[in-house]
Amino acid sequence: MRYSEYFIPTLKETPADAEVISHQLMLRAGMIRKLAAGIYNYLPLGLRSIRKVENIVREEMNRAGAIELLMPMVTPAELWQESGRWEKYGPELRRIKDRKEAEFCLGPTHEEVVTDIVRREVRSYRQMPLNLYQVQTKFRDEIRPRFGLMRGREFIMKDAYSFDVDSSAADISYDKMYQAYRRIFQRCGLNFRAVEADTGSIGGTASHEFMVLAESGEDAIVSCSACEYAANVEKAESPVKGGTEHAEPRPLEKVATPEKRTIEEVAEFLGVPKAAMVKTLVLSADGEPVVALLRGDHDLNEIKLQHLLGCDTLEMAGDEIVTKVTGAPVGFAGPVGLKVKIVADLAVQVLRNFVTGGNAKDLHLKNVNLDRDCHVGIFADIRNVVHGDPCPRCSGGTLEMWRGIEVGHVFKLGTRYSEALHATYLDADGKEQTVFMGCYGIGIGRTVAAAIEQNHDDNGIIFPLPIAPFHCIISALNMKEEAVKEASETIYQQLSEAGVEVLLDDRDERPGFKFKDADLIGIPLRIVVGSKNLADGKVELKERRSGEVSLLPIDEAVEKVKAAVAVAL
RNA sequence: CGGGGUGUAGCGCAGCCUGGCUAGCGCACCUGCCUUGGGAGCAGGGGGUCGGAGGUUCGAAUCCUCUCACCCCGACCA
Repeated sequence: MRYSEYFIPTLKETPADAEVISHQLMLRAGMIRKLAAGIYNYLPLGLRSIRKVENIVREEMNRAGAIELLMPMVTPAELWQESGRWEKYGPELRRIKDRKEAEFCLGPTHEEVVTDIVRREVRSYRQMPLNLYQVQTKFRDEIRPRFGLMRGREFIMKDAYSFDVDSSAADISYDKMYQAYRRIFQRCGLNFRAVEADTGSIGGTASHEFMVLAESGEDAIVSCSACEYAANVEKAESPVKGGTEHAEPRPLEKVATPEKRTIEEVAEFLGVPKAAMVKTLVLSADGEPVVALLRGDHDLNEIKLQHLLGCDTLEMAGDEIVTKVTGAPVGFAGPVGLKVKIVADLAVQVLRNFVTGGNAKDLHLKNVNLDRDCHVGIFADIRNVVHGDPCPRCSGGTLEMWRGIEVGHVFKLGTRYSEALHATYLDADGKEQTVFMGCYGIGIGRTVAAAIEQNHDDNGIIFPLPIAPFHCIISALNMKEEAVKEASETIYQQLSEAGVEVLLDDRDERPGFKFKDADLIGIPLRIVVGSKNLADGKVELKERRSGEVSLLPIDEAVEKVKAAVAVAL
């Protein structure tokens, strides 16, 4: 490809509305352009990287026995009504009507559609295991799209669905996908962790997320310092340290705390550690008020609490509800004397003589003891783990916290969808059985963005070669000089014929300009053809990542590039 | 959806508070000269319904009302 005939609109300045580095660099490198909030044009360079990831995904999916198909982006409401998700999915599911007023939605995922295919066509246990996948554009009307391709509303996703005769067969399919995912992200050159995860709105019995480690990641994950345990904080557990404190209960004491509302303020005012306080949170579960009790230095894990309560919605209550439940303005809530359901975290269960709000303005209570002073309905793990918590799986290990970008997610679905949609088969005994399913997603665009988050420097992107839009760029410093032109063309020919993807920068620009662009768009290998070195029959080969430069005869440079590409792929 | 903010040339911004002359600057773009190893220089040039609608006023980018879009924080989510 000749740069002068190609289309790479690079930007010298950083667009103001790009927050994270991958977004900035993809814009600057001319890979993407925004069309609307969370909706992007993929320009040629960006598309090439996307295609690279897609192809790696396809190769590994095929190797793992999955079969590609393509389902429509627009899907009829009936299927979603059958599974119950037409109601359950929030406004994220973009519902649309056709000219006859018939209802459809833009596919945010395809469990319903693929299950419909299978229930129609699969009748016998002999037809399984079956794993169908597609690479499709999805649409989810995200509340707040951001970070470029990391959280778009429209995005490209590979989604696979496995169908098996029973739970243990489904486990085998799941494991195959898990292994395939490991290979995919390794081949993409990513530093990632597979972590245990919550199943969210997809539902199911078990799941792992594949997280690319990056400061800008939207998810918090933990891993054990000693064993293999790793989990999303949404899911991560930690055993309670030590036993119950055996301190003698002291008499309850009221203490005035004028205008001290937050845990920090009260702890400082009373001179007690945050861990000796209990925070009282008022929530609304499907509209019913619920109170959650947590140690002062801990945070509520809403997902754990939601699972525990079995409710569809859970949100922090507004000021009016707090006032109604506690009889006090926000900031002075406590468990003593409350009439509503109270859930306390396990770490609270072992506390004695702690500080809480007094359910009256400017009042807190000291020496509160749960069994004596209030009625807790349930004790359960409802908090987020914190750095340094003990590992739930091994003795001695402690949990470390990281930020991660979720690029892949695998689920064991069980029979949730197959039951709702009646996907059944006849077993060897001629008995009707329900199909066991799994589903497996990879965000393609997000994977490219995550790779850039992990691979860049001040000058721009540093693409891992397997997903780079081009393997090699030839910077011809002055195409007007016959010798430079000739040598550049020769190198271009030889590399292209060898299957190396080459971009020949034949533009009439100054050298510095070409170098800056080459660095920005992140091509892993660069050959510089300049008249001075060419006089000695040599060209310069520079590796983008290491910055390593070598002066070589033309033939040798070509051979080195060929070899480097062969090794990396 | 709640809170905050921004819309002025392709991009980045100034001007707005305190209304007034032809609406500016840098980059980019076009022409010419010059230059060619890290985003050069000189000269000339093109490009704006100041997001949109309405209002106040002799006069609106500037003040008021409504509206749209986008961004940030929060809740939400593979």
